[in-house]
Formats: sequence, C-alpha cells, structure tokens
Amino acid sequence: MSVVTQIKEATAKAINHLFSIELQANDVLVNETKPEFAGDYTVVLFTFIKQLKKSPDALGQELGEYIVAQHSSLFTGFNVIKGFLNLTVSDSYWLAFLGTNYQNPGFGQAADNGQKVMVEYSSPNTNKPLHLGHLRNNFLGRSIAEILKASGNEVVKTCIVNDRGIHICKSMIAWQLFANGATPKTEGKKGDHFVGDYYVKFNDAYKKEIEDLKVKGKTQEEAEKEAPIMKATQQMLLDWEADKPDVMELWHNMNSWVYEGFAITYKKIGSDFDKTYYESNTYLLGKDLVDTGLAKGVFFQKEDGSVWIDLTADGLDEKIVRRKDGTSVYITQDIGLAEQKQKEFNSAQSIYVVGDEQNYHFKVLKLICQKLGLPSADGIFHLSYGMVELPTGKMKSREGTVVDADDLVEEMINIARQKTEELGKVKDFTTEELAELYDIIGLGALKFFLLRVDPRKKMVFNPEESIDFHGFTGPFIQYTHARIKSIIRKSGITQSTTSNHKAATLFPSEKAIALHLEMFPSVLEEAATNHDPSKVAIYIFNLAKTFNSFYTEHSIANAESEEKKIVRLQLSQLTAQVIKTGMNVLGIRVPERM
RNA sequence: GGUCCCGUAGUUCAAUGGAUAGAAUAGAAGUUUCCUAAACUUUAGAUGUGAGUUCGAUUCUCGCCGGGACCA
Repeated sequence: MSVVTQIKEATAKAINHLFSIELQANDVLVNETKPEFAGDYTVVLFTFIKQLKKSPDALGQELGEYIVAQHSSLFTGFNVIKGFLNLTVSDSYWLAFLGTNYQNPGFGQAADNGQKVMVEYSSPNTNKPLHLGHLRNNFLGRSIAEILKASGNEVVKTCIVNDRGIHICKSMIAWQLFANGATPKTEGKKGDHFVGDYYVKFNDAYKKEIEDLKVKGKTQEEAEKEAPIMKATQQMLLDWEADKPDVMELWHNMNSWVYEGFAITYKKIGSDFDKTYYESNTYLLGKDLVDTGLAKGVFFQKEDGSVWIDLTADGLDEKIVRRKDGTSVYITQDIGLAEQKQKEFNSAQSIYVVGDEQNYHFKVLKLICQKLGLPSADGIFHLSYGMVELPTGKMKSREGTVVDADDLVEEMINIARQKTEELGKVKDFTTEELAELYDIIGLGALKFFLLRVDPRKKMVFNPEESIDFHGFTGPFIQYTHARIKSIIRKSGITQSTTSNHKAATLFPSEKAIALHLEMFPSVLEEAATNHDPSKVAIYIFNLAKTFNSFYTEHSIANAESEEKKIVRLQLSQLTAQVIKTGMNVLGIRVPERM
C-alpha cells in the first residue's frame, strides 16, 4: 500500500476514533509537502473544520499526535501550519522500501486483473502518407495500450484502415491520367509517398478544371460538380462498388504500394496491431442493424424513405442512419464494426483514439449503440485528442503545410547524430550500435514531445523550436538513465551488497528520490484511469531531475561510508529501473550509454 | 442558427477548490583536478475581462472579449 493511501486511511481512522465521525479514506486530501516546510506529506485540514467545529491548529495537533503515536514506525514527527498537517515519514520506511524493490524489474506494474480492453488507433487513409497528426495518434494509442497492460489489463490493439471511398479513387484517377505506368519501384519512391503525390496531382488538376469552367461562365458550385476529373472519379467509385475487374486491380495495386510504405513507417515508429480491419470489408456492416432499430422503434422513417434517429431529447440533433437510396452512412458502419468487434473479442472496454473533431460523431455512436441495446455500447470510450497545429495554424494537406511523418522522423534522427558526434562520448560504438542509438534518441525526443502534454488539449509544434534535447525532453531522461547505468557498471551492485543498512539516515536529496520512486505505481494507475500518458512523462521527468540534483550533491562511488554507498546504489538502481519502465510505456527506449 | 472545447511567464506546457500559481526554453550570472556538463546552481518574468458562490477560485456559475471544432 502506498504511503499516501496509508496516510489517508490513518487520518480517516483517527478522525473516527477521536471525534466519532465516519469518514472515507478518499475524503482525505493528501499532498506532497511544499519544499519550504518540514515534512513529506501534508493533510489538508480545512475540509474537516466545519464539521468538527474546531480550529485548524487544535485539530492538527490532536490528529498529528494520534496518527504519529499509532504509526510510530511509519512517521517520525509532524507539524501544523495554518490548516495543514505536515507529516514526516521515517527514514527506515524509505530504506525498507528501497531494499525490497530495487531489484524488481516489474516494480510499478499491477497484477493481471482479468479485464480485456481494445484500443483502436492509427486509422490511416490509403491515399496519402502519414503526417504529424498521425504521429500523435500512433504514439498515444501505443502508449495507452502499454499503460493499460502495465495496470493489469489484457489489451487488443486494432487498426481500421480507410481503404475505400471517393478520396482513394482520386489518387487512382490521377495515376491513370498522369503516371504513364510509373510505380514506386520505377520512381525509387516509398509507396505511400508515391500514391500521395497522385492525390496532390488530382487536386491540382481538379482546381484547374474548375477555373477553366468558371471562365466559361459556370459558378463555383456548378464547376465543382461538372469538372470531368471529378465525374470520372465518381464513376470509378461506382465501378469499384460494382467490382469491375480493371478498377479492382488498380485499387489492389495502389493500396499494396501504400501498405509497403506504411509497414516501413510503422516499424520505425513502433506501431503494431493485433488485428487490422479494412473499411472495404466493413463498410457494409450495420445495414441489418438499421432494420433492427426500425423494428424496435429506435429509428424512424421519413416520407422519402430515409431512416433517422431523433436525439433531440439527449441534447443532440436528428441523425440520418440510412439514405433514401438505401446506402448506409459512416456512422452505420461504425455501429456495425462495434458489434463485430464485440463478437470477435468481447472486451469490457473499447477505446477509440480519434481526434477531437469527431467528438460529436462518437457521442452519437455511443448513444445509438446504447439505444439499440448493443452489449458493446457502454464500453465505448472515445479518447479524444487535440489537433497538432503549426505556429501558422492548422495543417492543411491541400495547402502543402503538412509535416510529413517520415521526413520529421528522419530529421530527428539526423539531429540526434549531430549532437552525439559533437559530444563525442561513444566513439567506440560500431556503426550498427550508433545507428540504433540515433534511433533511440531521435525518436525518443519526438515521442516525448508529443506525449508530454495532456492528450485532450491541442498543441503547437514549431518545426524550428520544438526540437530540443535539453530540459523537459526525452533525451534528458535517457541521459539520466545512461549516466546511472554507467555508475552502476563502475561501482557494482550485487546481491552481496544488500547488507543491513538500518543505521543509515537519509539526506534530503536522497529522501526526495525515495519519495518519488514510491509514487510510481500510483502514477501508472492514474495514467491508466485517465488515459493520460502525460502523467507518466511529467513524473519521470521530475524523477530524473530529482536524481540529477542528488547526483551533483553527493558522490556514490566515494560515499561517506559503505552503508551510504549501498543505499545510494539502490536508489540509483531503482531510479534507472523506473525510468526504463516509465519510458517503455511511452514507447520510448532508453540506452545503456549515450 | 445550434452544440462543444480552449484563453496561465516572450514561447511551449503543469497545477484532484488549498500554503508564496510550478516546469522547460529563450534572457542574465555562475559550476569541470573527483561516479557521463545532453548535467547542476542562482536570478528575473504569467492566470484575457467583469461579476457571483466559498474560510479559500487558474479550477465551479453567469456575462463580455478572443481563438478553435462540430452539427445542419
């Protein structure tokens, strides 16, 4: 049980015993004590004073005396300042904590809880390569999956590939018109980029046709509809739906190029999936559910034959679920797919990592599933993350302001190489070891940057300024890890060093590390319940900073005594371990040397 | 027209209604005979605006100003 939990329970019990008032441990507010006051943890008393009709000082004294007396091995003292009861945890508690955990690689990770959770993320379109926004999505999805695993869940990672529709046909038409049979191979280009180029070419040609038609007196709207290239694209979509052989062949070819490209990117950034769904297989799902819904009276039919659901009572609008021509809409597929996943995996929760522009969509999706009485309904959770913006505003593929994922990753790795070469600390590394190190550092910087902020909030990425390897960054933490590993290699830490160190006392900077380390399990748990990797990122950063302060202040190898040395090695060992585990759940590797 | 989200140092981000609003970076000043200076230490700098609820508001409620997303 964590120290914080113990304090909460002790406080609740004390109040119960002293004043005969029933109180839940969770009603007690416990914070870390601010550095300017004596103590480690602080109980906020204001919340009780009204009920108890006591002055904060008197209450603090009574509580403090009782709690410390009842838990003499845990606390050594207390003080009361204004409405705050500051408790000091005994050094022997921290030392015992260190001794039992410093060689436990699984420290912080919870035991299996038997619950299955699905995480759907990435969701690429097969008409263009991945960009910065996809990176945030992939890093978040992967990290959430790892965090949920660490807190005891069984996790199934899924991906829905958007491989059909009008936008896919655009790239296909442009390829037919402009490629002269070129392929990624003949052009020496990565497949997804190759196809993406034709998507751009389509838009350029389309724009030009619209201008031409406007010169001939058409309005913008007419021109958009009548442009030959657009008409051809719409015809192609119909041909695709009719399974026309030549269209299907082209579609298979172009998608396979894209998948080859995606595979390279996914491997590089560390995304993988247990199950991939393709929209071309799932887009007809959910049609039968429309009839079910009609029969149940959940949906209603309008005069033109279209089918709707009325969500005005839930504060939303009426939403169409089947067009008058009988074709289904986007949300119908999603309902069908939710049903399908439920049948296949039967998970308790299904997390969708999708941008916040789809908040409304997912609200509607969940509501409809609930009204239909689908077993998957209550487990639907939309992890809505904010857009990544540039200093100039939102990224727009049509305006060429998109930051390409592959380019960015490559740039990060290049900078990692430059920095490493400048510092010249790993001159004995082989070429392969160096390449791996640059990957670890470059990707570490990028992932940490995108994961260190609250997922729900939109964030700004400045290509010139955001790439930093100092301060609140991945490389800073990786460096701390490498340095600790170096110390341990030189000083040695073995079973035989686990001697009795009960006599040792801790300096403030040593205690600060122990206190941080002890919080790790609850941080992981908090990150899991909030679906928020930034909690972990901020925590590890603070841990690394705390360690670095201690490191400059005290020597480990030349400690004042053998006991001190052992304690410090244990602190170092567990810090390295927690950094590694914490970074791993963010999808970031840590080097042994850098 | 309707629904929802966001405004915190120059910049990028923190802060379950709790102590003097934390970091990082950019700025200023320092630290290297000793375990990796991608580090450490010191310093200056912010809650859009007006009310309300509260012992206490960055946090909750309402208005205004500014930015964004979605639905039709």
